[in-house]
Amino acid sequence: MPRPTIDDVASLAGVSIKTVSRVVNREPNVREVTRDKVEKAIAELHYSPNPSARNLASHRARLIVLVYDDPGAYQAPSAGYIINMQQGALKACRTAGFELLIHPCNYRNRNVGKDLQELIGRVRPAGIIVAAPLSNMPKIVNAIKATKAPCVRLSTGSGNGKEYSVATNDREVSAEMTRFLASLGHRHIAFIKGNKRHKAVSNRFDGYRDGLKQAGLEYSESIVADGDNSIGSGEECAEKLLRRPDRPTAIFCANDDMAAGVLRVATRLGIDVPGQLSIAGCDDISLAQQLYPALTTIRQPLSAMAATASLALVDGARGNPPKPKLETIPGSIQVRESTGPAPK
Amino acid sequence: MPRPTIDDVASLAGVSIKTVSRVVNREPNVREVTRDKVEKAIAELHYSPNPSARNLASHRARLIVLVYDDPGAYQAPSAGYIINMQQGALKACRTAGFELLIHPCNYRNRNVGKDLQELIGRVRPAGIIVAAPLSNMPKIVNAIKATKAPCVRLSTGSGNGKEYSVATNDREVSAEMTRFLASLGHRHIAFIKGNKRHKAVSNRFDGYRDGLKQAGLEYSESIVADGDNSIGSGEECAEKLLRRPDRPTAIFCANDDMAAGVLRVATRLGIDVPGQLSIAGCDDISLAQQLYPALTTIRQPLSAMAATASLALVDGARGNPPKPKLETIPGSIQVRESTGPAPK
DNA sequence: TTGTACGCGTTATCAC
DNA sequence: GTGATAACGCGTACAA
Repeated sequence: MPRPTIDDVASLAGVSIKTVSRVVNREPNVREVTRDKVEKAIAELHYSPNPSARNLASHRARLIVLVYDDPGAYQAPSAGYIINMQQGALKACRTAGFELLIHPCNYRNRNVGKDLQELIGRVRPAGIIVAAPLSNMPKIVNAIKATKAPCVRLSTGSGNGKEYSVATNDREVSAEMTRFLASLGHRHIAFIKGNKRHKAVSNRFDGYRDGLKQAGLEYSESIVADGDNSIGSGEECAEKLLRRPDRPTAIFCANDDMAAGVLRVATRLGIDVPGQLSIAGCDDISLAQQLYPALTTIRQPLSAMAATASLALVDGARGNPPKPKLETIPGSIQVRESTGPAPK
Repeated sequence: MPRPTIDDVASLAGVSIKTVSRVVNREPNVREVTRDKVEKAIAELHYSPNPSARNLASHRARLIVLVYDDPGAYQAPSAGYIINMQQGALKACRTAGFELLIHPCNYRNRNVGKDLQELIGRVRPAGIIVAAPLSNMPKIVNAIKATKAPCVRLSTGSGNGKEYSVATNDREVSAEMTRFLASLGHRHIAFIKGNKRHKAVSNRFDGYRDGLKQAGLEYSESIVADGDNSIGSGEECAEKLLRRPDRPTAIFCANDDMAAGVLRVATRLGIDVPGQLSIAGCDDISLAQQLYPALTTIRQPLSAMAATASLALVDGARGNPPKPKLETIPGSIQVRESTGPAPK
């Protein structure tokens, strides 16, 4: 038995297909009784519209593309980061009846822009979500904008007032984490910076300085190190920092991977965590809980951010484009085992 | 400027649209010269077929659905596991001009079967890939089979000779790992079993026993523990195992998460790894390399498996369904820091 | 408020 | 080998 079509529904309900279409698409100008009749027919036949036919007729697919940096590549965000975003986007898409297409891509590749445009031209998605750090790269962003397809960028670091984008309050919550460390008695709090192309990550450094000031502590460039978001760079920075005569008693890292690197070095050097050294990260990737001791970190609401972005795109496809603004979803501190009172 | 259509190509090449269609779909019965003309026109116009129109007319989408257990749920496989599969499937899909739809689902949910059928009916994918442990659950598998959509199951544990499926040589490579541990001088090699619903995981236990026999070691039920694939269960089993008077000098776990749990307990108990205890896992999820010491494990070729499954589905959509067989892709041992010579 | 008729860009069935 | 022409299932001016 073939799937029921809109015609089947129409004849069963005794109306025209246009009316069915109106009901299905929640358009106005349908009488209550008519709507009920149609909905009953839909239920009876288990009708659901054919997406291909819809797309063909409307020139737009009920589909959202999630673009992010390829985890197979160098310096890529970790798997948990991606899975979280996917989850959020999927959840929002499902309740809206949209599908999610994932599109990891390597920004080091010459053809990323062209590939992206080709994809967009082919599938005609209702919208595109671009994750950090891709969301801050002109090459990527401009290529997408050229297609005129609706696009929401994640964690761009700062809004420009001209478009809708979604971010978290990195700076504020990083300041909060710094104050938290200070409240534990730490006075030498080091910081490991992350990838500079990732603006949201550099916001965390600003937050660190804010927190220092708020806690009445002095900023010292000598206990700030330059990482690149990878575990390896976390190890390198840790070795440098921990070899100093005035060794910091706490290290705050711009992401969890680097914090994991610091933890590795501490374990190797026989430095007790959190007894002699407190470590804090950012992102709350699943690794954070799997380490021993489990990492104190900042939970970035990636899932909620992706869901919010998806929703905005879905609404846009339905004729309600979001107002230009930077939507901020607050992160929160997760205190676990890697932080404790400062040693005497 | 709107996208070129098949009509544009046809008129530019001076042929009918049916001929263009033949060329695009690589059908026979087209003269060499005609084909060239058409291909030139296609190149000149940068033409690419509209997927929605194709799907509508052919009743099938150029799309593959990847179904796996929801990572948000209890006992779920880790993020790295999923990302790996996605990567493999995506790679194969891209070169074939197909898209990948991801569909995490929670098998504990009452409606998984119905939801799956609804999805399949809606998008009409060219095929479906079902990952373990879902691939071994009748509820899921039967629901998909009822739709008649082509389906390839991953890691079903054993082939039934009636269908095409893809797996790895869990048993053989687990035996190899056991022999490897034995070759390091270990004579008390414990094993932590995994989720029983995951057949491929239980194959590893069989491999363990094979390896023991091959190494001339005796099997003892007393140093085998029952885990459930989670980190927590790894910890529980480890505490039991490590408290025994005849403490094992090596613990081989049916997956990496449980091995991570064992490592946590060892660290907590002050047992040196690998000096006093060797630990080995299975799967080579990214966590394995991030731990300290990094985990010796078995690399499961998930990416290659997913790619192979995708390819089979794509071929099937093109009229070349794969022969019924269990396609086996070999795994390999990754020796890292968590294993070493047995203590005296 | 509701319906008619056409178009969307393919594939597929025939006839030539 | 090649080409009209009818589906495919839905959206949408436009008419009623």
